Amino acid sequence: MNTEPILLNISRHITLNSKEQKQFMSLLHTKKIRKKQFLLHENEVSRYVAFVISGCLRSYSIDKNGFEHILQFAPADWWIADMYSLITQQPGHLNIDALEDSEVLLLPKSEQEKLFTDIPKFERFFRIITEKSLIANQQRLLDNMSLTAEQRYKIFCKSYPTLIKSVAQKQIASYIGVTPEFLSKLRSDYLKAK
Amino acid sequence: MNTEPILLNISRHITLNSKEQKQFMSLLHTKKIRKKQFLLHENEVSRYVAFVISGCLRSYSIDKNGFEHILQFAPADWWIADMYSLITQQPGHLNIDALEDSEVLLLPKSEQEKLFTDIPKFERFFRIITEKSLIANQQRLLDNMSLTAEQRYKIFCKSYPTLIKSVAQKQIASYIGVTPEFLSKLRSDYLKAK
DNA sequence: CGTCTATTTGAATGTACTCAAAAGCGGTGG
DNA sequence: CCACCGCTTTTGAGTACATTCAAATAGACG
Repeated sequence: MNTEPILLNISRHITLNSKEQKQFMSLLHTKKIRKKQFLLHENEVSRYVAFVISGCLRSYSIDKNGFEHILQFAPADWWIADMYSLITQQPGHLNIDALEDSEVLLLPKSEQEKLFTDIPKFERFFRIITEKSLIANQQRLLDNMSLTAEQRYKIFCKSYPTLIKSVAQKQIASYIGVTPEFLSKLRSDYLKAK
Repeated sequence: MNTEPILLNISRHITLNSKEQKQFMSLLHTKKIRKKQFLLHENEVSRYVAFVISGCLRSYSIDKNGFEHILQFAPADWWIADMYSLITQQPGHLNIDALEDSEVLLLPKSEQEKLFTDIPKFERFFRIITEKSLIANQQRLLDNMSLTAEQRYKIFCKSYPTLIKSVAQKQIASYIGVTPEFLSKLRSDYLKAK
């Protein structure tokens, strides 16, 4: 498995010397996750933050009626975790599984904490990517409150053109917050309009 | 103005010695904001993160139809900012104004950045509160996707019992994502059911 | 192939919105 | 201190966006 992508990812926000790079890499576990296999089940305590090397994962919750609601897609070069469970070390409400055969690098929470102290640059790195997640999440929340399903779908298409091609429509419906049937109707209306 | 609350707030996550406390306090500006006055307008570049000493602020966006959507309430002891604008230093989409006469402490972004380098504990502090914001935001997003307006209102009442009493119903409607008229109906149905 | 799941299509329904008007409430000035 | 003004809240009727349930079709995978 080519593990360099994670160093490239990190280098977007902080600069590591080669010793720090080696130290960091030594903390990671590699893992292959086949399609439909789980990295985390709800009610488990999350012990890792994951970086996706290849494939695509998703995090989602299941409501009282059994419907899935996708919080995040994580294709290659993305980080994914159940932040609530990881930080509180309480059982979480999220599931994380693979939408296709995938390879991930796992950073244990305990090692992450040591990193923050040993190499403060890592605290900076995770601060920055957490800030970016927060900004994206806030925008998505406002979009959910102010836009119609059709507008949210169009924004999704623009924002994630790659995912549109590789991810089932059902999954996209679950991300933008509509039923698969309704997304199907939106799309057929949209095509007719042209 | 009593400025100790901010030190108490910070001490929940990091420990500062008295020199660090003084250094930090020297960076802050105090500001009084009367009800309906703005701390930040949309299309401005945000230069401060604010901590609320007294009163209550809110951040919100205005959609194409002129409707407000509240992203955050910030009563005493809360931090508030337009994270997008603050971090990117681009014009933002959020307004921040006061729901009642308020007092805030402002930390300039430039000083915050210096703090991160000079006293890495502050980088830790802001990492932690950003993580907490992210977790709360993710839960709110999932709630918006999976719950009815009535369920969201009940959760709001439980989560923010103080705000229910001090904030106009219209503002709460705008936070949970319904029209004021509909929230009024929800509440009257709820009372009748008893 | 055959099976399982995803997608499409349609009809009936429901949750929440729009528009309108009345009632309530709070602040301000005379 | 009362009267008025503006804004919030309530109430109602009609509407719209999105869901539910059902069934048909299409696609993916072994």
